[in-house]
Amino acid sequence: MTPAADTMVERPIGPAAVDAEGSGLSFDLNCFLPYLLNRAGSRLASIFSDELRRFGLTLPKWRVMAVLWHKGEQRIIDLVEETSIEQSTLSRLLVAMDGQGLVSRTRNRLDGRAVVVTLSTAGRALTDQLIPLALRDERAAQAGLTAEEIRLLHSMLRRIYRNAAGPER
Amino acid sequence: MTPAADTMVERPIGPAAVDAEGSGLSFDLNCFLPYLLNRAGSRLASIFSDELRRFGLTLPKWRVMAVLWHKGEQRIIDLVEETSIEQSTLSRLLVAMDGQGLVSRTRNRLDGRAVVVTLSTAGRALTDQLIPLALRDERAAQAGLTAEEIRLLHSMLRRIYRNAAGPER
DNA sequence: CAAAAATAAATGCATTTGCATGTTATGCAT
DNA sequence: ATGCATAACATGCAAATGCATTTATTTTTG
Repeated sequence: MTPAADTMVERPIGPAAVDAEGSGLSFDLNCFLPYLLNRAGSRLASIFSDELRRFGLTLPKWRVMAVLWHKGEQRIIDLVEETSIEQSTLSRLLVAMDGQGLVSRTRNRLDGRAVVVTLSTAGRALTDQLIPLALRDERAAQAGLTAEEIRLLHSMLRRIYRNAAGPER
Repeated sequence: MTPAADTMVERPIGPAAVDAEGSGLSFDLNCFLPYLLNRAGSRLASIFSDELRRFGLTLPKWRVMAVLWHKGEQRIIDLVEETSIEQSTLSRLLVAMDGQGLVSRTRNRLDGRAVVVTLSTAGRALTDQLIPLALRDERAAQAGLTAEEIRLLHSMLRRIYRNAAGPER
């Protein structure tokens, strides 16, 4: 329908676009929380991911290590919850990490179904090395924010996480 | 004023874990911005992803559509920036979306290297349908936050995005 | 203007991912 | 106990992803 300008550069045209059909639909990505959230998260992830590469690690592996470092040995299903990594993906990731000597997997005595994942000594040592780098990147990302703002930010992110129901849906 | 706190953040909450090996390393995931950011982002993504499935869409496809809806036709390289999707992945994703009739790809007249991606009429109509759902989920996620807090949150997320340098590094 | 450097996409290929399903081990009700 | 529903993982397999490289097209240089 749009006359000329097929692949032309309609640049200046207004943002906060309004639907042509007359529904008056308004949608500004720059004010859309999921967008802002993922954009910021992706960048942070990308940066640290680059640093991890020379340690023979990937972001998912680091996430697993960080959780185990912080919370101690966990069942795979718990790690799924903590890391947001899909179960089958995590299952195989852990086999690889076990092969790398980063973690060990043992069948739970009390519940024969569960596998308990533990950070190995080497894994812990490596995590000890990585944490300072992670914290440095975090500080860089937070530059310009006051301690009070950062606290509020954390609080809001936790709140959003809770609002987005976990189990059901 | 700051007590002997190296990389500490001293949240009111929990006594951030302390390494047993005596390194004194402290690291609390629950106060680690990248973790909180990705955790919240993953959940929101997961929720909307489920809704998208019955439209034959995926999250990456929705992101492309949302950007095109909001900013108009874009080159692939620009979409890489806007969506945080890797270039080769995006290249192939767009072929698929073209096949679905969601977008059209045309060689740029002014620069023979670039491909200009445009949201098709059908793609726009579908996006019009999706936007209300996306906004509904966003509102649900923000429940309990004041308008002022949300504004600050957006501002901080944009700041973090900028702090995490884009191209160089 | 020719050659070199840089851009924008597309492609090859190995790896990772995710959904559906299979396997084994518990929990529960009868 | 026995049988059935569930829970925790593992696996098969197709699709998605990412890195390195290639191809085509500007831009920049000498």
